[in-house]
Amino acid sequence: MSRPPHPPPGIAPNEATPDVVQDGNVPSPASAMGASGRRTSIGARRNPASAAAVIAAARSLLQEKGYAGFSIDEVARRAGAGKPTIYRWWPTKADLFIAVYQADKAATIAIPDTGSLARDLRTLVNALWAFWRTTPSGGAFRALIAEAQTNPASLAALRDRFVAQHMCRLQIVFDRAVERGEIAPDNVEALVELYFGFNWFRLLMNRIDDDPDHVARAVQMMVEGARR
Amino acid sequence: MSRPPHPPPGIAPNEATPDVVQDGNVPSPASAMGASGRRTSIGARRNPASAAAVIAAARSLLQEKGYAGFSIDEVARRAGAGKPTIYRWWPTKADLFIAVYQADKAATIAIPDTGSLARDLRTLVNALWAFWRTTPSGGAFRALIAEAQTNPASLAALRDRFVAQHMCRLQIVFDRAVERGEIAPDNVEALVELYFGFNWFRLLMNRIDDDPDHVARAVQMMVEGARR
Amino acid sequence: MSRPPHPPPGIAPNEATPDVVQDGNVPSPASAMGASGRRTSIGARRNPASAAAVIAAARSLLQEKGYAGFSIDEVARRAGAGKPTIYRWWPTKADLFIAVYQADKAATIAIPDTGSLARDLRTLVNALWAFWRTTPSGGAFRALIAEAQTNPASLAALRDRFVAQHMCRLQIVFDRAVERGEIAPDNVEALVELYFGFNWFRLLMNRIDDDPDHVARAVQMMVEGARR
Amino acid sequence: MSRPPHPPPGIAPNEATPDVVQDGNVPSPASAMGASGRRTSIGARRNPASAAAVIAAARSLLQEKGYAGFSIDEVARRAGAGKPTIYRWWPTKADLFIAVYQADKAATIAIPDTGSLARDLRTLVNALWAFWRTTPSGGAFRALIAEAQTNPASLAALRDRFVAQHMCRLQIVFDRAVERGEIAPDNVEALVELYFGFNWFRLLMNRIDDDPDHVARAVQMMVEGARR
DNA sequence: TCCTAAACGAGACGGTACGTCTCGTCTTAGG
DNA sequence: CCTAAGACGAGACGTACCGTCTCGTTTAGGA
Repeated sequence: MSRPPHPPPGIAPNEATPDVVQDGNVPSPASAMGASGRRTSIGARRNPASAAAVIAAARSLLQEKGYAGFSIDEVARRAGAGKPTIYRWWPTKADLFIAVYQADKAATIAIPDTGSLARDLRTLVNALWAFWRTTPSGGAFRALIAEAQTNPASLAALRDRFVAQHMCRLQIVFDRAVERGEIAPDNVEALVELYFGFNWFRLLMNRIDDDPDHVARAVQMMVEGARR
Repeated sequence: MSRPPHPPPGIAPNEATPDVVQDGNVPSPASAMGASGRRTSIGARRNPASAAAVIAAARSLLQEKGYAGFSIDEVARRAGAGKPTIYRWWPTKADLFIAVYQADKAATIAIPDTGSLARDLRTLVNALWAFWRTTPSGGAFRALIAEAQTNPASLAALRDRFVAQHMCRLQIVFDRAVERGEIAPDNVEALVELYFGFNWFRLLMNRIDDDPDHVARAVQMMVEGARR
Repeated sequence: MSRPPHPPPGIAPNEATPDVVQDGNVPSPASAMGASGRRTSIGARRNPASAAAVIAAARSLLQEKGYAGFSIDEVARRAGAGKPTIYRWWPTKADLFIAVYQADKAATIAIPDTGSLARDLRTLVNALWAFWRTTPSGGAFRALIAEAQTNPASLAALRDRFVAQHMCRLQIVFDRAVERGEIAPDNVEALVELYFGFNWFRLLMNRIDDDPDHVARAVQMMVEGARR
Repeated sequence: MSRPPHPPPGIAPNEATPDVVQDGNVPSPASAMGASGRRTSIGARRNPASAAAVIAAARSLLQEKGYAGFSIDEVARRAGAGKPTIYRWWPTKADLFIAVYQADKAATIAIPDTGSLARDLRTLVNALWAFWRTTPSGGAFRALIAEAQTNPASLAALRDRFVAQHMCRLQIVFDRAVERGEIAPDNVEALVELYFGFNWFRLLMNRIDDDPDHVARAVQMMVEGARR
């Protein structure tokens, strides 16, 4: 009688999406549909080709126009998808941004283990900035942060699904450093915030240019400060 | 022959506005206009009452609805002002946000001089967060950052008119610390970035709750790291 | 990929609209929408209820305020319609005026056949002026002519879609007169212009008052002049 | 205490203006002001240079852009005049259009006296159309008619100050024809309407191209019809 | 010689309409 | 029951123009 739940149970957008595009070679909209040029329903379940086409369109749009030129209408147009299809699976722009961001995660930053926290962090920062610069993910993340300022739900998504997850991945680096005695365990929490803040600040100011010396100095300061 | 520059020389929006509302008691729209209820031109020059009414309307709107519910239309409606009047003096939303932010600057954070960089920074952070929490300025600043992601002009305004200016004000604190030998001069630049990043991260995550211990620890880390 | 044509093929505004409202009793905006008070999409095709509501709103607005007080914004407001809906189907004000004019065509002037050109024309002029006086169509037509002075597209619409069409309907009257030998065939073209000019002049001067004797004299002159 | 009367007594716009520009060579805006490039008050009376500049600007604007692109703002801009100066002397757009029209009157159509009404009218129509085609007056008149549809005051101005005046000048032609026995006196009134209607229709449809044969036929019909 | 009056340019003001864009919802027709 | 398609109401966007107002300047003419 009423509208179906949104999203349908068991197909959480943030879980299903990676399955679609995780394979590394993100399908282009053209390749995602059959030869007819018209992609149609495959029955009462999600069409992976549609999801891929939407993600790919959002990716390219973010890369070309940035957050400013991004709109659901344009994504639907490029993807050859209906808007309800998009809203069904990514009820919020934030969800779509997250999906775009995670579509690049396959080629993502490996957690380094160089035996030195400073070296690890330098490696991470440089890899992260290069990732942001060379993929649509930088734009996606800027968009996600901006979007989070307009919508509490988006903020929650950013905080709980994204930052928290990223923090978990970082945790291993800091745990190793604690074990090596490089930093005090009580400082880890604040160190993480400094680390995030530094990266966000640069991203939001559009200053993620490659500047190894400057990065090295900032990292060195963080590590030194957390020593004891 | 052509249209005059926008804004006219000598009446830079970000400079003239504070004069209007800097006196601490921001006039309400109602009080900003005469008894007639209709505010009109005062000749071929800016009407301070209009400027004040627009700023006040933008302030209250930002406070009530946040960045999401903010629109120039609504500001014009509340201020009893015409939209061209707003665009004349604040060509960009960012300009308006900056004006709103700076309207609270009167009650702003005094640069402390406690003889210790850590104490100075703790004082500053706590004052800044309280400022963000208790005035519309927190919302204004979040809005400004978000807006800067949609518009290169806004980003330039944020970077060149705002962050740069704020950095200048901070410089004195760090200069004193350098003179006292607390930190190495070469570290100042990176330290400023860590400081900004930490505050921005908390603001954008809407976590500027009062947590003196945590703040103290982060500040301590920054200072320690910059020592040598 | 690109935006669809505007308007979509097969739904020419000036053809589809009459079907909606031709039934004589123009539905009011209220009756044009369901009980919910909110009119929404009926799928990927034109909603006749919306079209009817827009026409009705434009009619009443023209009747109340005339061409001066007419605006798309106000039409949208009264019709409870979105502006893009109006622009989608009536890209030009002229299109809307034509639609309003033709909405009254149901009660329109029957082509008379009295056996005498002078009697036919007298009947036509009196019926036309009464039509202009007693329906919003007089205002709509004045508006259309005025609009045509501001916009080449509107002028083309007036000339090609309207005057030409009206001339066709008149042709039959003159053809009969030619067959009866009342007028020379070579004079028909100029006679039509005199006839149109006479009516337009009176309408634009707002002097379509009922004055049968005066009309009779003018008609008589035209017919006499075209005799040989 | 209150605003001065508008316009000041004794300087009716439609009377004073011709005096300024009637001399045939309409001064350009540049020549209308002194060498300084800035035209200022010449005391508590009308500045003819300003009036001339405004008329000239309106003329050229109408010629370049037509009624569509005409605005008081643009006239003021081109004339280097203040908007209140314009509104002071031409309270209505219609007044300004009339002034522009009459600025060309110097080179206006001479009343012919060929001894034949048909020849007189042919001469008049051809001269009028040429006048409309080759000067800004055609545009001015179209604008005046269009403007009259938005404003009863403009309509009154068109009817009482303009059409009536023009009719007076024509009267002499018809009076001569009556004296010659070419037409019946009772037909003059209707004949004038046919004559006006024919010209207006062609002007408003932007079809005042030179077509002597067609004009001759229409004129012949009018004269024949008015014979008796 | 001063003073009052009025026109001048300039341009800001509150409005309002423009035509376009995006939003998120809704309904279809077809697989 | 999903899909592409696209219409829908809503309303913000930034611009143009409207007609009014006040400014400070300039000049003329009466006291």
